[in-house]
Amino acid sequence: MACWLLKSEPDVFGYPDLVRAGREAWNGVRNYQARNFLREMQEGDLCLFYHSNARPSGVAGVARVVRAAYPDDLQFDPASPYHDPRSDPAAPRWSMVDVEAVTALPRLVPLETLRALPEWQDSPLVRKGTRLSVLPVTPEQFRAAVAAGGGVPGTALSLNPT
DNA sequence: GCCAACGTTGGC
DNA sequence: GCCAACGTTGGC
Repeated sequence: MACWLLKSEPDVFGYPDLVRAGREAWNGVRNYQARNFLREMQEGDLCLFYHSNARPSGVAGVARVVRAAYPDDLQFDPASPYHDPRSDPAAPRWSMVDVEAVTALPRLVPLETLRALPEWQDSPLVRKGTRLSVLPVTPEQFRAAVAAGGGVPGTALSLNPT
């Protein structure tokens, strides 16, 4: 099983919104590198749900991939800000996955905390200038983040992502 | 709101 | 294929 990090602006769609929705299509990703990661995701993969552009920014919860990549519907919707008139319906340019809420972390893990974790030193997330909205994390990074957020062994928070 | 960093676009 | 201009991201 692989692990990922998904960024979302909580003012637009935060972890509580995912909890409310239960399940959500992760659409609107319009960056090729991020899209390629979406396409690698498998059903059952776990994701850290990261609040960006927040005070503070950080990991708010855990989500799970419940449907592997399929064409992003918004690319063909002229009314959507994510509409891409150059995307060919026969070979859609953009993909999305479906995710569901697993659990909120007892404590948000601020970016500053992630920066201080040894496991996270090599992550693109903590590198200056990285704007990827979907990125892979190692099982060690996943566990360290969950632990920093107060994840408790024996619960869903200790899911062993290996 | 500022601004650094980066990706994309389009003229040539 | 180069590269300047532009738009966007996202921390602060």
